[in-house]
Amino acid sequence: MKLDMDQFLYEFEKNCSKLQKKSFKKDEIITTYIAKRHQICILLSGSADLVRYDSTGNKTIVEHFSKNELFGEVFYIVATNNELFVKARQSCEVLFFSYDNLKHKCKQNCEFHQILNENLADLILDKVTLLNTRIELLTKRSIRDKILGFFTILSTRNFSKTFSLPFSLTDLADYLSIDRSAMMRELKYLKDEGFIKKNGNKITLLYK
Amino acid sequence: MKLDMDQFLYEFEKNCSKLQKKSFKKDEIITTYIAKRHQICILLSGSADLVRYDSTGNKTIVEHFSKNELFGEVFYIVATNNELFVKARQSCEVLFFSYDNLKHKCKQNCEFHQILNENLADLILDKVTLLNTRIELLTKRSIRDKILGFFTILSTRNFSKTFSLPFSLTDLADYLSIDRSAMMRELKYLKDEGFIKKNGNKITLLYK
DNA sequence: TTTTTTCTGTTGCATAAGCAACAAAAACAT
DNA sequence: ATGTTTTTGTTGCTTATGCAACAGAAAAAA
Repeated sequence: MKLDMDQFLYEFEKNCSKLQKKSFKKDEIITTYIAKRHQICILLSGSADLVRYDSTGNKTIVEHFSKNELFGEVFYIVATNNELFVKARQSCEVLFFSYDNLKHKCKQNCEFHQILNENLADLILDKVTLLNTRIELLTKRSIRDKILGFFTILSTRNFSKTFSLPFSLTDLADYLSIDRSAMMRELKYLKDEGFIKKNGNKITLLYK
Repeated sequence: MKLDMDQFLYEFEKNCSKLQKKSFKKDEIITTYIAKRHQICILLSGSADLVRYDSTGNKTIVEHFSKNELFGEVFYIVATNNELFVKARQSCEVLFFSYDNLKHKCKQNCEFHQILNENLADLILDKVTLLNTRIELLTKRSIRDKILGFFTILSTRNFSKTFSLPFSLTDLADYLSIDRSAMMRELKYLKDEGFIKKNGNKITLLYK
């Protein structure tokens, strides 16, 4: 059975005390990735960013999360001494639980743990797909290839040569890990050379 | 219970007919990522590469796999029209099964499916960690930061300022998605400026 | 409304990093 | 042992891309 998150949550709220649901306002810290042993979070509504401060104090937005995405320390056991935390972009609702707990202790007790457990692999798989997609784009060697790779994916998903960007150009540059102004310049070249058309956040692919 | 892969396989080989185990010689194609609906593979021994040929015919090694790593079409539902396949680097043993099958059909039937199913989330989580690590490195903006980031991770894992590289410098450049000669140049600078020491594939960090 | 903040768009300049090409060393195969 | 392939190491040249700095548009807040 495929997990219907909304349905699940409705049932969960009435019955289960082990999982925690919390609300956050814009800019509040949802969780840090230090010493929260095997915590998993599901973003139920709103959006949030995974933010890193490295040893020199530079801030990076590592990931953006939106509805039904997973995050938490389990996913990010990277051996660096950076500060990592998740911060709300807008008002958020978040479901917290312990992965270890879910897997080993509460199995027999709670029906909702059961359902979640059964569907956890699916949820994580979605995440793997997102990560693989990003790696596919990041490994492209030029800004042009990164942009076109991203546009191709959006176009295919939309069954259309025309689509709108899911986030701002500033965020896109960040997602592709390139300089924003360099990206804007490349976008201009792509327009001038007739590869794409763009007005507002609507893009149309003109090739192939 | 944590999955002991070797123990599991020993039992599996005697008892279960649903999962398939196959052997491959160097350079043989293990699987393609087209129309193998929801296939998962576990590499039991040897090593293999995920190879991509894009529309212009360029070859890229997308991922390297080694013992106990997962791969397969489930993980890589990216909307591009590239050819993707996994090729043995050396002699390999690979376990094949269908994710859908595992989750929905064989649950009650086979004890070994059970065990595998219970531990699948863990195995996938390991993969998520690997992917996150790679993204962390790929998003760094300079070759220097990528190299030092990678070295820091190895150093931390090894509990030592000295460690050996897990693969060749050629492969490292590929993993970090940078030009090999540019990487060699940067390594030289790092040596000259006293950040690292290097002989053979042994690296020592000299800072902090 | 007005003010403030964020996002978009553009450009000049400097340089990091890609590319090409080669030779020596090491690893592998015959 | 000898040839073959892969890896390492290096360097000159070129350019793609990062950086800084700015102004106008759009969005958010007051």
